[in-house]
Amino acid sequence: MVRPDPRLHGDISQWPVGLLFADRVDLYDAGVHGTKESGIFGTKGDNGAFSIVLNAGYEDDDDRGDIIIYTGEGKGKPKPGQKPKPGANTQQGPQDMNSSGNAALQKNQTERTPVRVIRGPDGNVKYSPLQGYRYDGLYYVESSYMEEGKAGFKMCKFELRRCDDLGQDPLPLHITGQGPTDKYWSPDGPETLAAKPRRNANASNTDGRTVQQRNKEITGNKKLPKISFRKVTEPASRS
DNA sequence: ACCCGGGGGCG
DNA sequence: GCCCCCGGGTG
Repeated sequence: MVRPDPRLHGDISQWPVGLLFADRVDLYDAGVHGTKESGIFGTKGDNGAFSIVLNAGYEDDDDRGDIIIYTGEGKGKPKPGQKPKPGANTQQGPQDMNSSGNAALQKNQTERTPVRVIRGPDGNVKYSPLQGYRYDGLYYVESSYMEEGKAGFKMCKFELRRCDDLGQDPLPLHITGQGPTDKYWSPDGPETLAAKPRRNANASNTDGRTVQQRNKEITGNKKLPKISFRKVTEPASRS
């Protein structure tokens, strides 16, 4: 297929809110996100970032569903060959609003440009899919500020609020990839495969339960089911 | 824990 | 060319 251009603001028209992708490569191939690993897609020179992935890449994230406190980019893990600083976290130093992706998100704020948000499986269990990456629609950047994070470094923070004036479908809350209305994207049409499962045992949890407890509630004692992806070609519904 | 990466930004 | 990155698989 021809890869849709990810360097566009707003929805990628083929892909409706709630659509699930197996992994970051599929997100990239679908044009929903423009890099295979970075969390922020968009640079200082753009009129705001195009998309972000929320997947517990930084410990200072705070996902409350319609509101997200998103950590900026920078020094999130040790360079190859370097030993990580001691402690449970991996942050290696302070962040900087001049960093390209962070500057882009500040432009989303000043220009009020919506940014696409994708949730991966490792974030707050209350709002994240159990497996795969889910397109959750458009958010505004309401504010940005510097704040000391858990590792003791100054971190870039962005307060995002889900757009409520664009006629979006509600925030998807299916998390198993098995709901009757769930749709999945596959580059090769119908097939069964495993999407990226949750792996982060330290994922934040606002319900006071452990990730293991919550996973068990959802799946019982069974292993995560493989999900049947089917190709989605219809345009996003806009009621 | 380690390694093996591709793609994108930037100089 | 070099560095960075909210990966991914393997052991």
